[in-house]
Amino acid sequence: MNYWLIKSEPHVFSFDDLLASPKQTTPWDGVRNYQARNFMRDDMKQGDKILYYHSSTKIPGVVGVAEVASDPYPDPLQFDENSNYYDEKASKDEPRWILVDVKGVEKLPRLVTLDEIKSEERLADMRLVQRGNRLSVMPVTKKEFEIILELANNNSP
DNA sequence: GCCAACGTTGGC
DNA sequence: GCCAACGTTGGC
Repeated sequence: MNYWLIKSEPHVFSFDDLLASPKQTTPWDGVRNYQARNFMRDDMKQGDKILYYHSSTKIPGVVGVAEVASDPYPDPLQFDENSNYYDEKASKDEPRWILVDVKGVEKLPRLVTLDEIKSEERLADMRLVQRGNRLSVMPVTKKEFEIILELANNNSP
């Protein structure tokens, strides 16, 4: 099993929004970065665990656990001329953007903040805290995943 | 709202 | 195929 972290801006689509979705599941559409796409297309498997991260908000951090809930398939928005994510160079025969469905599993007992992650020595190698990182879909190690859950179950730092 | 970092685009 | 210009991300 692989482990991942995905970012979402909570004012656009929060973890609570995910939990409120039908079957707590939504297509992870709108990703328009090749590296992020490749992770979804090539490496994600149903049942993989995901850390759900809120970005561009007052206190960024990991709020919940989700999981991969489908095989990879083409992002329908790339074919929708009215969407911001329309891509005129994509076709049904040769789709350019691939996604998976994401299902909300559980909200963490508390937010594990970016500050906290940065100050946790055992998480120093996380991609999230590497300089200049901007990926919205990235792998994490099993160990990193478990440390985040451990922090979430501890009292506030 | 600023701006550093980095990806993408397009002229050559 | 280089690289300057431009756009986007996302913390602060």
